[in-house]
Amino acid sequence: MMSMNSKQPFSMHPILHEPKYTPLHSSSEAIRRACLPTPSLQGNIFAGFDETLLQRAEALAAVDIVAQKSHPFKPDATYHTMTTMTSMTCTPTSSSAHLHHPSVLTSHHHHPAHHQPAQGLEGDLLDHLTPGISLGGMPGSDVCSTASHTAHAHMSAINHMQHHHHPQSMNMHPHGLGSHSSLGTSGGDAEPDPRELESFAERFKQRRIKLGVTQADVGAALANLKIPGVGCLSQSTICRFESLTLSHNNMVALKPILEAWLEEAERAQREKMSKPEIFNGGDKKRKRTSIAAPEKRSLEAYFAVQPRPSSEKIAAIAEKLDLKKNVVRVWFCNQRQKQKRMKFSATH
DNA sequence: ATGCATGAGCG
DNA sequence: GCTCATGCATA
Repeated sequence: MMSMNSKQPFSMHPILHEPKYTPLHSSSEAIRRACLPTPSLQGNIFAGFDETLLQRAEALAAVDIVAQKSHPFKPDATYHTMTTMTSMTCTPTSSSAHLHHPSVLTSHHHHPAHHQPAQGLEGDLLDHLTPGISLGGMPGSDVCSTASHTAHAHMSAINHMQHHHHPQSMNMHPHGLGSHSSLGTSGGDAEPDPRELESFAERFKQRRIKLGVTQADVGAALANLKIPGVGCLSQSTICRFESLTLSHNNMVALKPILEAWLEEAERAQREKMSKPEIFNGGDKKRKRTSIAAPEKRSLEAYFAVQPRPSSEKIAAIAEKLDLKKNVVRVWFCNQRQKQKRMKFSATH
């Protein structure tokens, strides 16, 4: 056989690459990162000093990281059921094709600007690092070429998000008051209210568990809802939704969808919930790069100094840590993303 | 539950 | 190039 895929337990494959899908971009993020250390070190004039500085930064950042990484937050819920695999809501005989049409969602889009407030030392910080070196393990030792991830499924969720701000850095949009009138339980409209999302996420999890459905089941079952533009979602996403580790926009967009599923599932359950399913399949494996602790630590140190290193710096860092440049680049992207993640009600 | 990755859309 | 939504693989 070729290198096809047949992933999902069900016979659904989210291979839908539409020309364009409308992600949930939105949200005006402007003043998001408020706590960037940006140590104002200076002596980058001396090449010899750079190393010292770097080490200092690393050590400093390391300490800082350890200290704050202990438990910045913990989505930890009160429940931790094993959630066995008792999917029933999702029709085993999944149709097949799912249409996701990327329409909808046309709200404004996003972020206006990035700015590199103060980057002074990082420039030289890495400047002394082998700038034009050859690549350590490049095309040959591709760690992640083991997989044949042919395609991805990217569907967007429909939803109209309004304008909301960043709940994390400066949550100050407690929804003025009872504005919206469409607050039903299935309207499909959502309000950018963190509080509501939070409680919904929790209720959702409880009810989902009651139904004896796993997160993966939910994700797969979404396709059966036949909601235009909505296909299935992964266990990861469902998990993140429940633990509120998604961006606010994402949460808002997914809420109506999951809400719809929940109702449908509960309806189906009382009607009849005895469906044996058989699924199997599986070929295709993607290799996940694993960055070792020491390297990770260095990356964190660099990140503390400069969250947005230039391509050259990334290359330098990659070289120094003996990682592939792309791995480093992606790491920084993910780190930034994490930094921005919603996590409101931090101290509520 | 989370780390690393892909890819669309936008500068 | 980045952000953002999302996923696969894995601890």
